[in-house]
Amino acid sequence: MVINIKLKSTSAERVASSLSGRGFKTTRQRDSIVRIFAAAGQHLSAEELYELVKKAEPGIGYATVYRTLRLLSESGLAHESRFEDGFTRYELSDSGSHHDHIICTGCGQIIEFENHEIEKIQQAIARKHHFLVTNHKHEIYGLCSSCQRKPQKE
Amino acid sequence: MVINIKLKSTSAERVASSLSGRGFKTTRQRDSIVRIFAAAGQHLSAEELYELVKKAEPGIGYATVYRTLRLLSESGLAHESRFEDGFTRYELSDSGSHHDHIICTGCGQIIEFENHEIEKIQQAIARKHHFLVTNHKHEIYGLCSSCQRKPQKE
DNA sequence: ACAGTAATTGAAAATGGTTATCAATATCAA
DNA sequence: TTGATATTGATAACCATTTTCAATTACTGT
Ligand SMILES: [Mn+2]
Ligand SMILES: [Mn+2]
Ligand SMILES: [Zn+2]
Ligand SMILES: [Zn+2]
Repeated sequence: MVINIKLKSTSAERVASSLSGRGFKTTRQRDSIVRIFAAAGQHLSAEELYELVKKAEPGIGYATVYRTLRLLSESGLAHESRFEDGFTRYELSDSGSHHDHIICTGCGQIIEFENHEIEKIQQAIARKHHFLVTNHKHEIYGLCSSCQRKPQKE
Repeated sequence: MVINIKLKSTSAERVASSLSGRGFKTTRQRDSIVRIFAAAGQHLSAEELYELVKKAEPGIGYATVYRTLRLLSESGLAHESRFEDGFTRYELSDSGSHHDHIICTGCGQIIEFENHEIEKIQQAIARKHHFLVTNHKHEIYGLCSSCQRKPQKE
């Protein structure tokens, strides 16, 4: 009888091993940042992540968080978005899956969507203009159901 | 016999009268900025417009160009976009017509497109998530036909 | 385990696009 | 023309992000 132990690697572990596989050094700071980033959910700004990491790693430097986020982004392990709130937000990239965003301008809530039909039309439009598409950004701004009920800032 | 003289008001004139109609004062600087903006074509950055205006109005201040662009934007007379080149770009708004953009990352060329089908799907997606859409941004990045042939920056 | 070397770190300064401040000047209604 | 108010230009401030640099740390080979 074979005991099948499934070793499910977490996002944090995948990212960490991917980094060391690319020749980057493993450091306590980097590990903390990646682990907390993976656990915290999506669309974090550098500042937000810095605040979270500081709890586990009080001496962490601001620059280190920025540097790590940029490193992840340039390595393709994270994806950055600039919505309309003034700073860059990051999310770990689920391999191969692209998605776009609906953003509530009332509470900041972000919903993700994928639509194959839109992507197809998009390709057709690009082709008509003889463009080779490398990436795109499709953001829908509005109010979520709960913010539609609340009074808006005057 | 009636001689029909068609008084076609230019974009610049429409914007200027719209501003004074809203109670803003008419100034030489504002007039120059609007006139040159209207004549220069689309998607200008504040810096680019400043450089153009300086030729006609050598004493113009940087802040005045920024202020006027913001004024136009807040009055709905201009529309601002933040593409991925780091600064805000403006274009005079053709009343009522929305469009999105295809941007060449090689040469900066910007092509505009409208697609009713995409807008419809977008609304359906928002409705499914109980969102009230206020605006959206759809940008396609890639290489134009001419930049596909040229060697890329390494 | 140890040394050598190159990468990484944290603090602080720098950067760069944009906005605020403020005294001087210009606009416009009365 | 006058006077209240808006606008201007120079400059400083703002603020997210990047750079700098000396000190520390991680890895490679021994
Ligand atoms: Mn997302
Ligand atoms: Mn446009
Ligand atoms: Zn909301
Ligand atoms: Zn091009």
